[in-house]
Amino acid sequence: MDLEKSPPQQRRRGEELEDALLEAAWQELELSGFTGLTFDAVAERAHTSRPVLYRRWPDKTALVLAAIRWHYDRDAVDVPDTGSLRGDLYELLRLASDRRVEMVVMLNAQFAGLFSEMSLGEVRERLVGPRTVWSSIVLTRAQERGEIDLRVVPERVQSLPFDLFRHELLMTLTTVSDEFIASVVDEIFLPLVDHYMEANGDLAGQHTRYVPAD
Amino acid sequence: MDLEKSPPQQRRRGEELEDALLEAAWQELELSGFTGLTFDAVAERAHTSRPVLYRRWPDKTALVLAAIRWHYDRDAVDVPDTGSLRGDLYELLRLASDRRVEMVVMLNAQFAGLFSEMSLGEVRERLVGPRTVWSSIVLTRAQERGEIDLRVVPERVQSLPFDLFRHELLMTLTTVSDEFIASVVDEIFLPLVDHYMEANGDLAGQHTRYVPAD
DNA sequence: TCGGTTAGATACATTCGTGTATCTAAAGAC
DNA sequence: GTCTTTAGATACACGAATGTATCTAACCGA
Repeated sequence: MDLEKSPPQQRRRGEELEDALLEAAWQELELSGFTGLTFDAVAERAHTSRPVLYRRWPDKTALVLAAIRWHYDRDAVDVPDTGSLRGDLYELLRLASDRRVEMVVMLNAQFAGLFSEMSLGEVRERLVGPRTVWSSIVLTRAQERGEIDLRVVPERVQSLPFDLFRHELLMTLTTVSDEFIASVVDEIFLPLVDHYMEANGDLAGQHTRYVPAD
Repeated sequence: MDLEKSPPQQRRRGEELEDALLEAAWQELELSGFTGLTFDAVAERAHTSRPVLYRRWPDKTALVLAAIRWHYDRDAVDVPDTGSLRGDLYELLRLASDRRVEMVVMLNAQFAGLFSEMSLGEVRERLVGPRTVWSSIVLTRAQERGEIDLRVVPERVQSLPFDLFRHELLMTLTTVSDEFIASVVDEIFLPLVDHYMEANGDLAGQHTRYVPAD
């Protein structure tokens, strides 16, 4: 046999090709990080050659930026709606744990110096943006149910679950455990919410019932 | 003038030389990060040549590891003792903000793939170790003063100030503001401490007096 | 003062990624 | 069916960094 692999003999064009290129670039990002990514590797993964890439993106940062934006654009999550703030947060954080690669890629790019090309604002936007949106949906629903009053709970407290989640992810670079999620929600976040609700004379202690009795 | 710079005509040896090399390596780490660091640049910064470096460290990761360990070994901080938990935390976090470069270097190295050479455990040790020690000194003192009972305050709460600090640093890569420190200590940490102290019937609300009246 | 060690300078081969140029043949428009 | 576009293959020049080899002279101990 000297026909090791039959040539596909089919050429992709337009959007189909471009999607394949960007998907390959994203996968390389996951695998090798920003610094490790090369045009060579991306081309090979996409079963094409470097010139095809260079015709579209002049250099690595342009390619990576395009790949990131492309990936985030098809990032649609339906935010869980379990009927309680606590349940929603549990689900949301588990969901974020499954999607942790995205965040690792962004953090990696951030450190590799992408932020010198991309505006620091945009990096931050991609980094915290989606999670902040998810979080605010959940919090708004909870407010409608009367579980929380966003006017009395400080912003830093509101963003706390995902801030701690992001930190944990950075420290371990692997799946975030259920134990961690439980601790953040029940030992830290909900007690604080109650603290601020009580201080305002509202619905005192409605969450603290979830704190493990020890 | 063709004597642009007079040759030092003095050769360093032993520890003096080695310190200069590692100091140069650390500075390059701060400046260019793990990926950007080159033997060339380190040699030039140390006013010597590459072979001098190669005689000691076979490759970049070895050099960087040595530089990190060397730097951390001379990392001595006297932990503030202001007489109150709140005061100590404020000082400690400001102090950590001044020393933020160290942490950025470690985070950078972590992402650049140093963790494949260094054990993940050691990375984490260097990353969170020193701050955890500082923090526990402050907490222990506070316990001796009766301000906190470390048996009733969950560990995740105890480590919260520096966890949030680390996260903030990662997100901004610049100085951590006093506003942030105040928010973490007064809006998040101390209320939680009070919450757990109250639940235990101890010294109720002794910290909450610090929460801004709004 | 002599002699072994090694700092520091210089040169070199090598490797790896970049970015461009050139050619062919497949895809799609008319 | 013809024509224009461009995917995909291949080759090349270039630069940057690596790691080694070689030489000299400064250093330090005996």
